[in-house]
Amino acid sequence: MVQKSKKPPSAAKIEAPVAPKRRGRPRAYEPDVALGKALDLFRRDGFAATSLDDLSAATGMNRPSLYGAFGDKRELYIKSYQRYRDDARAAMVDIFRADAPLRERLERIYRIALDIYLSGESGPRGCFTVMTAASEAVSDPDIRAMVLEGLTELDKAFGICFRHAKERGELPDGADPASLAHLASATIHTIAIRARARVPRGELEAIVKGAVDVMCRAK
Amino acid sequence: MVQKSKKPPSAAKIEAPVAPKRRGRPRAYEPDVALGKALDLFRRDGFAATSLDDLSAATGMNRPSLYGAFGDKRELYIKSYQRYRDDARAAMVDIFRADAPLRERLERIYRIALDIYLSGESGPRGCFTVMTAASEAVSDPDIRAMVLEGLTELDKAFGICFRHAKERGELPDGADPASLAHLASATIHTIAIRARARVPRGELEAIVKGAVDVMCRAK
DNA sequence: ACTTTTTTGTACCATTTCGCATTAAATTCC
DNA sequence: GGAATTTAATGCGAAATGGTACAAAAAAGT
Repeated sequence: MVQKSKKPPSAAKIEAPVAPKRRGRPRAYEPDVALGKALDLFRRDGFAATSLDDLSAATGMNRPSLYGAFGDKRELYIKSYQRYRDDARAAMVDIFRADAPLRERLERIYRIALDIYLSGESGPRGCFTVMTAASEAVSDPDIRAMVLEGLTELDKAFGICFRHAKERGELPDGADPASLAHLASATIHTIAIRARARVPRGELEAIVKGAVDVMCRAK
Repeated sequence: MVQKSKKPPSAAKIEAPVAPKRRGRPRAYEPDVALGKALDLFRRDGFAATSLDDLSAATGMNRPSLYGAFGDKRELYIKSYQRYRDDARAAMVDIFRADAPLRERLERIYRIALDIYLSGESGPRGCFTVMTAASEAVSDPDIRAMVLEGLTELDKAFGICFRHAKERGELPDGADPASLAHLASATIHTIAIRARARVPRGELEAIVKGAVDVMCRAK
């Protein structure tokens, strides 16, 4: 397998420290940006509707190079999804860790989520997990495992938020952090779906605001 | 267009009243059950991954018959989705109309939803809207319109529920029916997604229970 | 300069895909 | 029984698909 000077899989902004001194013909592409392009395509069209020709055109790599660098189509899909999850996690982890009031933390999380779901030149891109990975999850055990992992990861992160808030007295005693966490995740999911149907950002923000209100005052 | 004695598009259980007296060779299939099979396939695999051969095999109709009866692949997809929505609406409309306490109505709705999402021989089938239609919605305006319609229809139905409950004093004065409706829809959506990842029914029911608790006690 | 190594680029193959043209079958009307 | 009409069945064809073989190219090592 070709796996030598593997750069950090996500960030993609670190200059090659010195001369990598690779032996053969140098690559005409940067694996990280290529994977980003592939990710965009898969996210927009799903697995089946994205052809290797599309991927080749978008990444600038011809098919044999694609194959050599990332494996076959399914492997490329999985790597794209992995990359997506890494990026999404990186964008949210600071906020989840931050020591701020519950409402503020939720608002910031949802703002990030909306940014992720609504960006994209050819329309809103939605959430990879919700839109295409969940569809593949029925038939593909590996993808299913990743989806499950992503779902529970989000549940847990929200769960910590709410438990923390409850300890601080920001929530009434009767509040159940686990249920609230599921509702918070559900709000993420509903937003992802609606974004895909081109519901404008303002409406999505209104939905978020209403949900946050309920979750913060929850008894 | 071939559109003469169009039977009721959904129910499919009404015996042909008398002799329909069709002129040529009789059909070897029943359009309604064939559409049901097509629906199953599209729902499981999505638009792109479902081939006309698959559809032909599942419906028992060969391709030209399929084409003649339902139009091309996209039209068949749209008709399948329409059928799905009709069925889902039919399964829920009674409960939405029923005059029962809020909690009971919600519980019944979610039970139906779980039945729909979890049935299927080759794994849980999830929700057509959430799983495949929302993906097509970005690029296909017609499908997008249907998805939007479905989303707002559900929001509205839940909205009526909560407004009704509030009038009856089942909810505190500060409760906002619209926000609660969005949360109720979001719970539908999160369940559909998790079902697709094969989360067992027990867990989904627990999530529903927690959500219903929050929504019923909501201030 | 020559070999080695790694990547690129072209071309190809087998298969699948969608859609349709054409022929054969089954039924009603005359 | 024969014409008309509607459907079924076979199969074709052009295009697209995923994947790969093979030679040319570009770099480093010797």
